[in-house]
Amino acid sequence: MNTATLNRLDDWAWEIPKSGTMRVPGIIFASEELVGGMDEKVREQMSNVASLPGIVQAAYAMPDAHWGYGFPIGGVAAFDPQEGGVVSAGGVGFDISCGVRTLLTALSVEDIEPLRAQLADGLFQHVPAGVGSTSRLRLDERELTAMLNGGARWAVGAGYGQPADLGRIEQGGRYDGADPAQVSGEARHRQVDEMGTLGSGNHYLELQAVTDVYDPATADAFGLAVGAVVVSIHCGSRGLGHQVATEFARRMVIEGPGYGIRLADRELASVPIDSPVGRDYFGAMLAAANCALANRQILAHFVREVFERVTGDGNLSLLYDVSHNVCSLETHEIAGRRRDVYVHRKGATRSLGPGAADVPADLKAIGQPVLIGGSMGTCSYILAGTAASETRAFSSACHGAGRCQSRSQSMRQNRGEDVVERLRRRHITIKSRSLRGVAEEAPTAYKDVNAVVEVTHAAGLARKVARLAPLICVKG
DNA sequence: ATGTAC
Repeated sequence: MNTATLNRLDDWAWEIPKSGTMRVPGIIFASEELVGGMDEKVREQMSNVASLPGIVQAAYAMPDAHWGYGFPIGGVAAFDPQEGGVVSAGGVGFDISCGVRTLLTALSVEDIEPLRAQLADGLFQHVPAGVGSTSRLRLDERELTAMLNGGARWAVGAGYGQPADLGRIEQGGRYDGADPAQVSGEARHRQVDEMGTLGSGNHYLELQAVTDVYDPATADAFGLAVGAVVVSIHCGSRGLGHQVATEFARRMVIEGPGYGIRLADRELASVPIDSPVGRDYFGAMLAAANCALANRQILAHFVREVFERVTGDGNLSLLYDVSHNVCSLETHEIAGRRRDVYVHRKGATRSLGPGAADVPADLKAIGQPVLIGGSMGTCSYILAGTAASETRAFSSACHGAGRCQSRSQSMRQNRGEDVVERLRRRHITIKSRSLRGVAEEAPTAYKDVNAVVEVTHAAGLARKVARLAPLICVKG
């Protein structure tokens, strides 16, 4: 992106000034290098989002932003229903409630070494991964509805994990307001045999070592210490969420113009929050979000089963589970007035500071754990939410490294075998059924996650707590 | 992201 046309607000924030149809400015949190590396499409998409009815304050982009379907990935946008605000399927994305959860183990890096092959093979065999992967679970209609209403709470009730897990999941493990009746038969059908599957693309299951601690007191409260091993799961709502997004994106294109919504790009696909289709989408989207929470809960149970068998200890406690593709109704102070707005975070993680209502009770004084997943073979980070993020970007932070190359570009540049070999030499074990998938997800296809996190920290969106390096990575 | 296109 050409920085000459942006207003530099401070070291870490750049403004796309209001022009043309834009109702609010765009604000990009980035270093000069990161913003310079962003495609002009990001600016175009942010300007389009800033032109949508009812948008408040600004359209935001996190330092990992890159262009996506309609809205940029790494984007945050809030809309006020009292000012004709909209919801958009493209503003949440196709993988509804895709997110990360991190579990703590009692093991150190040294403990893992003799068990490395057994754990890698055990996880690879026990956790279904890949395109079209299916589970040994089969849900009937009644169970599917209960799952869509109950999220991770349903999963715990069905025997996957413990009640204590729920306190460490966003929204207590269940999004309120889900409307399973708005999830089509087709979407349900796709999920009948996909509960407890990892999926493909950038989704993964990783064993990671804590390599650095930046804030010892917070790391201690989170249960993190240098040399400890954790398990992170990155995945979403699989076929069901994708089907919900597909159907509503289509419906919004058809019904949006009836509400006087004119789009610069049909992928912006928006309808008023206060319309039948807007309410249907919001209810269906939250049901899909519950599906993702239940899915990650079941996957964690599978991980615990493997740890129990291989190490004799399956008691992994949950640090946190947070989505980075979701729209939620939240109260924010905007221009001195508290307003209820619908915040779309697409490739952006919520980042609640100390004292916020949804921070787990035992972490209330510290802030919400913010889980940042790196790309395959690179580091991940644990951060903590800040009070400053509330005023800067509706309590939001980045979500990962962010792509800098398309899948096809990455596939042309990399052979899957070479990527696996390169990582093996760095003592990182990759288990995948798809060498093509590995080539598409090669580290070279992503920005430098360290640089993204540095900006996130320096801009006050979240603060660094610990860094994680991959040991074993199970890919879809 | 996705039974990897309508």
